[in-house]
Amino acid sequence: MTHLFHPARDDMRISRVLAALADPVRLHLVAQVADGSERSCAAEEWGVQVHKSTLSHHFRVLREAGVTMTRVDGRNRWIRLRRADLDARFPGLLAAVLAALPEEAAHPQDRAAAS
Amino acid sequence: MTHLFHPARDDMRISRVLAALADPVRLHLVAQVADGSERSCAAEEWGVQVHKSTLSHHFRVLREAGVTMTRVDGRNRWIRLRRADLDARFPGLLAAVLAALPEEAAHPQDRAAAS
DNA sequence: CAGATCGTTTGACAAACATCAAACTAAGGT
DNA sequence: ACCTTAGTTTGATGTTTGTCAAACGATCTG
Repeated sequence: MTHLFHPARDDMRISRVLAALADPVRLHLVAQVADGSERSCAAEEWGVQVHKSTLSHHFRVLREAGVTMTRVDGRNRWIRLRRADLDARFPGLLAAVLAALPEEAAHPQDRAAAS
Repeated sequence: MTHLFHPARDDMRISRVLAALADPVRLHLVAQVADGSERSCAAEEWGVQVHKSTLSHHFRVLREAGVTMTRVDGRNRWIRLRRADLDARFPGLLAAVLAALPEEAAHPQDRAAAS
């Protein structure tokens, strides 16, 4: 598959972007490239304790939602934030989420709820 | 149950809030009270085609995430946005999401993905 | 109290999701 | 050619989620 799907800026859907961001692991991944840097898919580069196929899955969710851009280069893939597109399409969203991340990182991962 | 759980402002978690907002139905509900108004839980008041128990479930998710406040008054419950708390805790988040809602509403609800 | 109203809770069910492991594809390197 | 490296795809598994329906609880009204 040499063609990776990326939604056009105008095809991004807010509910989809929110769903992509509503996962602690993916939120952590986004934080790693928040500075505009690029990173390969190697698990060591992201400081996360999941299997590489799981990581691959998360990158796909982020990419298909329009949050990240995946560039193919030889046998590596380089991932970066689509900050300009996100800022144009949903002004303020990314900034608000990124601002909340340091605090989020302090918590252990939890998917459970209290009543 | 006379005590409904509402997270304190500082206990709100961004991943939880994002998860609460990452649903087309709940996004629609939030849009209805975006102007600061209060609304009872009656399905007719929200213009949504789900069973009342489903609606009750969504209100709980929103409340437990800290997005909405539910006030009990006799046999009615009045729901409103916790805008001040959200703005204080996650500045810009709500505004960014609300700004994207009119466009979101134009689309049919979809939870499925394309490859 | 009896009945109606408003909403929650519980149970059931299918779809979606996060995860891992193993198989696979593609691109280098030797 | 062969082996390694980088990442995806597929299958399996357990969890979570959205939904409805039916039962329940609580409050108001006659």
